[in-house]
Amino acid sequence: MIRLLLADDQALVRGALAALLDLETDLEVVAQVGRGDEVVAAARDSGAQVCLLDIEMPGLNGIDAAAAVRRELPGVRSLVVTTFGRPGYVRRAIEAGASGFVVKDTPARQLADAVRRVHAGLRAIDPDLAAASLVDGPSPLTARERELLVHALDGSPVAAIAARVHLSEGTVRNHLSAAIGKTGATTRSEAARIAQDRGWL
Amino acid sequence: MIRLLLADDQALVRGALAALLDLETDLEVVAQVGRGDEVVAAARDSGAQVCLLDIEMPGLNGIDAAAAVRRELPGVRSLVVTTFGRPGYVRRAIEAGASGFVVKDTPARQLADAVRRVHAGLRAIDPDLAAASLVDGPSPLTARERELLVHALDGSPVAAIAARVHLSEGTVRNHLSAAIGKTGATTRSEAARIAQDRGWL
DNA sequence: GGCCCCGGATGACAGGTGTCACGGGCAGGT
DNA sequence: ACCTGCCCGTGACACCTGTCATCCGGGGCC
Repeated sequence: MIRLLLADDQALVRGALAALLDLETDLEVVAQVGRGDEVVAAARDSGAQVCLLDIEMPGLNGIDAAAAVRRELPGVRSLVVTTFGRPGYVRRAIEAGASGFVVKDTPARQLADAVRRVHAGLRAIDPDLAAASLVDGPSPLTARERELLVHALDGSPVAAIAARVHLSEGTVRNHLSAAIGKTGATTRSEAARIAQDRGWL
Repeated sequence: MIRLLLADDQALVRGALAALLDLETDLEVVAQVGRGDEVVAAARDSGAQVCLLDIEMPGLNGIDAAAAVRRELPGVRSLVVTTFGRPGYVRRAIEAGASGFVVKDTPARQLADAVRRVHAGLRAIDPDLAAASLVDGPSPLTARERELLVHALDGSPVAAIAARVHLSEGTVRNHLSAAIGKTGATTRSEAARIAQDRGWL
């Protein structure tokens, strides 16, 4: 019997996944949480062997949660399940110590198999995404550029971004100009969108 | 036995919801589709009585799909299930003829009850969202403003938007300026974000 | 030490953006 | 016939934005 922890911020999806996985005779959902920062404690208390982690979660995202599980509970394996198949996400998830990466539009029957593979010490990574993350290469962005792009995601004016990060307006424009160049964009909004699509943020 | 159709573009979520609802002894999932434009045909072929429709779907969104079901299959009721609890979505879903509106972070056990209520001819609408959609009021945007905001969502320059919709650059700026005023924003990006949050797009 | 990259900042310039005033045209009401 | 609202367009103006050159300081690294 494989003991599972589910982490997803949408209660309906979490409950539905639990129902789906409990149908398998060799799987058992022993814990459910809706926040990333509750994963480690719940996994320890429930004695979970595999954690299914959504990326988009309040408190702590799924990738950082996988890293925390790796650090705090070395015997427990993580399987990241996410809506967005962004190449950079795969890279970061694997670097964080996750054993698997599955997008939410894979067929439902394959999820249980992915769980079994991860529990057996194998990897379960979407092959298309693995390939895409290789051709893209790692993020070329510096820490500052990354930070400023996050703030530029919603289309804020440069002045607002500068105020939020306590930087000169000109400095913000310089960093964003660099990011625009590296992403091949022509606007900071476009650069932010591209970086987000690749999982660089 | 209530016959259900599930429409959600994420196969994993779709399959998981099917597993969840099939656990109920009085419910039966008789059809699953991943696109909005397949809903009517699948509902007709399967003899579904209630359709669970996600809003974000390729082909046709869940609200328009509800309208199509209303028009083509008057006896079939629709229940809109979505990730984003945007007030305008509720209004539009009800106007499109949906009988219910549920967000994806409601507890899993309440979903089956919502389905039963809808099947019985009652409404199942998230009370908080219903209240929010009343205080917000209907969208003040004209059709053009709405269209241009959609194109402004990704932060495209005015020139690109103008080219896409075959309008003068000045006209686009005028319409967007009006939209900025109506949303209380200061940038077209911000206006687009606000309008989207309220479900006006 | 010298080199390179990064962070931070300034100044200048071309081009993009938001606002306003104003014009015309077309439908729907009264 | 008149008014109102929406659509489309132009022109002008102040401001914002992206780019470039240039400077300084701090780490790594050979």
